[in-house]
Order: sequence, then C-alpha cells, then structure tokens
Amino acid sequence: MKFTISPTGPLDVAGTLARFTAWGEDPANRVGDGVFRRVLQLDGGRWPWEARWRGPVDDVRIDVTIPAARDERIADAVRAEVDRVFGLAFDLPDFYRFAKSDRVLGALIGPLYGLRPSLAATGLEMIVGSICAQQVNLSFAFACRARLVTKYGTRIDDGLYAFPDAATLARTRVRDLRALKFSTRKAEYIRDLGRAVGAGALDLAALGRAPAPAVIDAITGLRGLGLWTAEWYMARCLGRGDVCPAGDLGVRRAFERYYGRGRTLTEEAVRRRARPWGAYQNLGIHYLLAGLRLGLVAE
DNA sequence: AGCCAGGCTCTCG
DNA sequence: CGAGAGCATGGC
Repeated sequence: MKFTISPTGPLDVAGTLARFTAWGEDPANRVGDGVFRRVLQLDGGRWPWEARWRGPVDDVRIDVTIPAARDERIADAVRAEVDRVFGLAFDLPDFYRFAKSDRVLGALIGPLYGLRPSLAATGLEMIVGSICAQQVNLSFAFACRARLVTKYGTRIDDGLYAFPDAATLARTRVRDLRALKFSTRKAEYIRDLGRAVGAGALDLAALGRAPAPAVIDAITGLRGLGLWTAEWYMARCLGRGDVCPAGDLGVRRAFERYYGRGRTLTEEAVRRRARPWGAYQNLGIHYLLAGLRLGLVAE
C-alpha cells in the first residue's frame, strides 16, 4: 500500500529526524538518504514501512509505502506512526507567533525553521530509551539500546529491526543484559518494565488520556523510573505541551546558556523560567536544546 | 588518571 | 526529609 501525507505547517525533516542519528544508529528507526524506515507491530503482526520525503520546508510531501499491507487498518496505524515520528501534530505557526515575544526563542525560530520534536512511536520504546540514557552520555546510551534491539528485536533485513515487545523484555536475564553493557540495576529495570507492561500493571495506552499527575504516579511507581523519565515521557511520547523536564542535564545547560548569563540554575529556577510558556514549554525547550547542540547564539 | 555523562535507589543523619 | 554514596562504562 502507498499513500502521501502533506504536513500542516513547515517541516524540516532532516532536523526533526536528526535525533535518530546524532548520537549513533537506531536499528528500530532507520534514517537513510531521503528515507525513514521502521516496523509497525500490531496484533502480533509486523509491517515494515518506509517514508520518503520531497519538496521544500513549507511544502513537504511524505510518500509512505507498506509493501506487505493490503488492509486499511494497517495503513491507519502506520499513518499514526508517521505522524508521531515526524512530529506532525505540533502547530508550529502557532508556536512561532508565541516565540516572537521571547528574546531567545525569537532568535532561534529562524535558523531552526520547521524543526519538530519527534515523538517516540511506542511508549515501551520511549521508556526503554530513557532507562538507557539515565546518567550516561548519549552515545553510550544509543549503543546500549542498539545492542538491545539487535539482540531481542525481530530482524527484518540488514539494519532494520522491530523493537522487542514487552513479553520478550520480561524474559530477559540480567546477566545477558549485563553483556550488552547495561548495569545490573538497569538490566533489572528493563526486565521489570517488560513484566509490568506485559502484565498490565503499567497500562501505557491509558496514560495517553491521563492527567499529568496520574502519568507521573504510574511511571514513577516502577522501580528505576523517576520524575525525569515521566516528564520526558509526557513531552516526547505523549506530545504534551505543558511539560518541562527541568531535572534534565541538557535542559538545565540550555537554560543556563540562554537565560542564566553563565550562572548555574537550579532545577526549580529552570521550572520557574519555563512555566510562563504554558503549553509552549515542550516546543520551546526542544528549540533551546537544538540551538545549544548546533551552537546557535541568541543575542 | 580522573572526571563526567540528558538518573535513580538506597542509606544515613 | 536532604545529602551523599554507588552504579558501570566510554570518552575526553
């Protein structure tokens, strides 16, 4: 099956997908030359798909192909994954109108025009990624996750894997995960996450509709998952606007750089800075992080 | 060599 | 409670 998506508002595909390549390869989310590849998992079936993009930032077309699919239901599910991966639900023109009122954001929206946060395709993938990224540098985190995906995921072809499902993660052994360079504790977190999701103790589908405090309670209720994980989950998986992962090292550095005049800022100071942005916090923080990563200066 | 990396848990005062 | 140690590995 094939179909074409025309995003609403500008879309910088390369910038938006950069997070899948900036710190290493992700075997579950392949970015190639003008193409993104991934595997939809639905009702026990696996459906590889690919999305090719063309056109200028203000008029991008995304051509999606699902070779094995003949069912409109599969197409709808893939379309939802495309929407998430390319961040199509974010209203950038609305954000840009707001951003002009802020000195820093106003200077970043030009160079970063069309950049969107890419949302994790599934909640399980998001949380596993967060566990990988706890405390260690992101290159190492990516390498660990890639080893996990190639060992426990389903191989589609050279380089593309379906992300391992909860039941598979639940059956992993700590010593096998240790061999992939996970710490003993992270190995337990990943295995226990698989068990909790598989048993329904953590209902990821229900989190999408839950208010923020309930999301935080549900996620932090599991050993190994704290506020940092819960807030990034709301921002980068649920796509909520009103979120500030102020405990994040990168977020704090970004605020120090752009608003702190060189001074270090506490987590609470970062929260106070971001809170007036209201529903634009997620996008605003995404632009600050990208600006910092690209070395952009805002005067 | 030694410190730090997009945290979190556990212990102790 | 708030502070501090420990986790395990790779990069600089």
